[in-house]
Amino acid sequence: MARYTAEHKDTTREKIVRAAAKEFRSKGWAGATIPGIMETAGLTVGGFYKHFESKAELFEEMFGQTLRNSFDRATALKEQVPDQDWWPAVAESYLDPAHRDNLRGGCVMAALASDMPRADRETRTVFEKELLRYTDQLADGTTDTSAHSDAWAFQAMMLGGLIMARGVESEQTANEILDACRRAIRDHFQQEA
Amino acid sequence: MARYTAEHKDTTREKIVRAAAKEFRSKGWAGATIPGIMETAGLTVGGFYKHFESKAELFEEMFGQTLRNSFDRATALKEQVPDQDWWPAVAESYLDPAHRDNLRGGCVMAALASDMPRADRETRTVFEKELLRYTDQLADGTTDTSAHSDAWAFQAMMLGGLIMARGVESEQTANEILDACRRAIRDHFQQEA
DNA sequence: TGTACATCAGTGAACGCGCGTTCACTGATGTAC
DNA sequence: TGTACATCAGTGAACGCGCGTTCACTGATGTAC
Repeated sequence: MARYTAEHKDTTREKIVRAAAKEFRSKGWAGATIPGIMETAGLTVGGFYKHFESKAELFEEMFGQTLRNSFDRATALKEQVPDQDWWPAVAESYLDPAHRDNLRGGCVMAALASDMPRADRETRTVFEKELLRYTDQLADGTTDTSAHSDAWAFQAMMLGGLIMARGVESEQTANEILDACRRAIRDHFQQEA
Repeated sequence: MARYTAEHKDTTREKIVRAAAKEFRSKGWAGATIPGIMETAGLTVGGFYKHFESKAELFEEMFGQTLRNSFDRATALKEQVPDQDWWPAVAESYLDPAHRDNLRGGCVMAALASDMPRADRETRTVFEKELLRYTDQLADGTTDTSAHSDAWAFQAMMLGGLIMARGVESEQTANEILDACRRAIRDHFQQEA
């Protein structure tokens, strides 16, 4: 019935979402444009609305999908180190100068977090859902309240540290911030996971 | 020589900066507009360029000034509590639901942090300068490296905690995040200042 | 003191631009027969 | 198998809108004399 198979359309949709992830992270909600995203995806503007109803809908899908991928990658680290080193290992890679310098490809939460209070209900709900899921995993699936509490504090320090390091002008100060947060996580969260 | 005294012009300029602080924090860099800011200040668009060269210049001045005020208020708390309770006291007021709900009037860093990597060099330099000054004060003016390191980690947890709490949809999750960060600060940073 | 003039903070309409979105169209492919 | 037709993902020009910025103007005040 269709010119292309459903699979082809899904592939294009995914191409748009991946292009959007790059554009939104590097330029922000308002700085990223639909013409720009479509160009990055190797397409032209007009086709956009064959895939999404609006810029907001694309943002929501991009945000949820990219956030989930990034949390899943952190969770996967668990298999590669002794249990008590898991959180510090996550912090090592998250609070790394290479990640700091990779705004376009890095953590979508850090790139767009301060726009969340201004986002629509759907996007905020997706954000909360993914955060809760990741926090449960960090707390190792237990319902232990203090493990959950630690998991929140751990995430807060990682997020705040990366955002501050990305915001300051000098690389020296940025490194100082990353070092300080990695150290605090080693000191305070090593045995807790 | 002038129609009004220099003092009058300075007063108007300050009115614009204060209006800009509200508008930028609640709507973000792109969401806040010059017509909107001037209206909030009780003026009309056209006069804006008698005071600032561009939106970016206003942003820079607003950001530096508002950041400094907010850090100074945190520093002033030191006189009101025993030394070892200072950091937790700062955290109590920063990680408070009332502050979380006061985007328009609250911490300018939390409201705009993830736009910093995309800001111009001047703004990032101002951001760094104020952050360094505040960090020195948190570390109590010493050059003790570990006090500075703790001060960075402390700030990172506060910033990340507030931003996450503001981003999630449900108030319950938001409170959980704030509680967790306040608790972690009490547990890990109480004796260090 | 009184008056004519110069100043310039503030006004509000207008400008060009790029945005999100719409729309008439195209043309490669799947389907019907 | 071959062929005419229907489909619809993708194109690219166009739309209205609100933005940052400009500009000719106003009118209350300070200054000169």
